[in-house]
Amino acid sequence: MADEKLTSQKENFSEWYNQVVLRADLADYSPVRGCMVVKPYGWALWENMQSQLDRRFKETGHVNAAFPMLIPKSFFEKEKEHVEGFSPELAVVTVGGGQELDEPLVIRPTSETIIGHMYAKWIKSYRDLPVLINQWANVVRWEMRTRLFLRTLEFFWQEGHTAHATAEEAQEETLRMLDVYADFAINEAAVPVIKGVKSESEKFAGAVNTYSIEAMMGDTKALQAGTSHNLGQNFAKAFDIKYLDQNNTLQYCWTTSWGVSTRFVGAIIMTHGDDNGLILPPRLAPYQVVIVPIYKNEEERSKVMEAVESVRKQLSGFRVKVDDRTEVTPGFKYHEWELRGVPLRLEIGPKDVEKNSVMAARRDIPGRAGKSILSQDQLAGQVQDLLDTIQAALLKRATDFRDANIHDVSSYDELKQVVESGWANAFWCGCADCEAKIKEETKATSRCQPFDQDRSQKGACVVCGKETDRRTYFSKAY
RNA sequence: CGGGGUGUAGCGCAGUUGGCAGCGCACCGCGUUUGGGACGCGGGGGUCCGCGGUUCAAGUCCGCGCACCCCGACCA
Repeated sequence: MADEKLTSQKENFSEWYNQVVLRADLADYSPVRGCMVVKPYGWALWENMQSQLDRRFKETGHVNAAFPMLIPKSFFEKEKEHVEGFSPELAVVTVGGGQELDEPLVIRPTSETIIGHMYAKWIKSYRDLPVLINQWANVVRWEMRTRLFLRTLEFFWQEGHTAHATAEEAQEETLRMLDVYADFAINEAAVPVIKGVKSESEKFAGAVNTYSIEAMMGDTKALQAGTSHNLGQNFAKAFDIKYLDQNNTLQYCWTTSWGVSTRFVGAIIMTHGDDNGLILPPRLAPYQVVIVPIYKNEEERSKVMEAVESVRKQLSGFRVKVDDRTEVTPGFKYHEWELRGVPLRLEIGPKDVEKNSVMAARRDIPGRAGKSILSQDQLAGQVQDLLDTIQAALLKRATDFRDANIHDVSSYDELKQVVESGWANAFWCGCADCEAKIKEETKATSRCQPFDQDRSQKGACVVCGKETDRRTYFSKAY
């Protein structure tokens, strides 16, 4: 596997990305164009992400359920914007059991329609509200161009779907889940994200408002890492989701939906990775620690392996891999586990047995500078400290990189220049024409209008000059 | 769907004028190695993308398909 140098990020970021995904053994191409096989190492990473997200969903009152993958095609014709948004990318089943179907079935691209249909059946009274359901599922969207994890025909995600009695509650829920995503991204994945509102043209098909967390990748392009939609009463009206309020009056519900997908794996790869490969944040890494034993002969081997065993026992509270392969040398293992992003490597050889020590190597600091000698006594505490340090260092590095590549711009020329290698923070009037012009001429799109901004300042829209108090990020994006 | 490219061993590729299908890595066996990508010897593995044609003879020439990759429009 790991027999050659990786293409460097500087040379060709996108080639670097592809090579890392394949060589780190996260995923592989499938026989079907645009689909991917998530391999055990990649899936283990996803499972850790899932459990951190799922814990947060439960803590905020949500429960999991499973809705079917096949949805009657007619459901996609009920909400006008939703139809327009999704019809070009639907996969449709027309034959079942050798018979032409009376009504074609769509393989879900997202589940607002089928869930809306069921909610209409389940919700009768204000006492039934709110309904707070999440599902972990796979969905299919017939994309033109695909890339492993970032955009595949089939992908895995969670989609939360909630129904509320009031507009205020739905809005609160929408923002609560955006906060959950940001908290996960920052504190688990060490991916600094910016929360904000999507523009009219970038919002979800059928939503009143779409909010997102936006992340900056290592090549300064943006990646939408999670979204939360306030659907207003659009789907409630299309699917007849109604309840009787305290005054015995029939009301439409207010609904939301929100999702994070396996795309986030791509965000982790492109936020932290370097020219030696993947760097995984300790809190999500499938293996937090890899132990590489070193010995020359049978006598050394038995002593070293004894120490390795005792270290492994001390570290039972961590996700540890002991690489006891005999067919490859320690140096080979160092390179391989660096490529695969394990945050901390412990080397144990004859010298360590003698001195009751282990050599620790941090993945985030290459070479000698990242190495330190630990005592075998009270190792768990030292390892925990190192992992915490690495987690914090990754977040800081990514945050510094992001901030260094976001520039306030005050003119259109400046914006054009900035989006070639970073994000532009610009006053924008919010109109579709100005946005379209930027996209047309620079290939940069509006990412979000960040919550965190000083609205007392006014300025001129970088395109048309109209006065506004709103700044928006523009950049090239995945 | 437009533009470009590629299909030969698991992967990366070479294959001249049409004349026994090869190389590197990976894999298997044995031995020596092992603190930053080890080495020697031996070995296994092929529908040359598919179909049709030309020819004594096709990986190679001709025709028609198909698939995948890259660049655009579309998207989480």
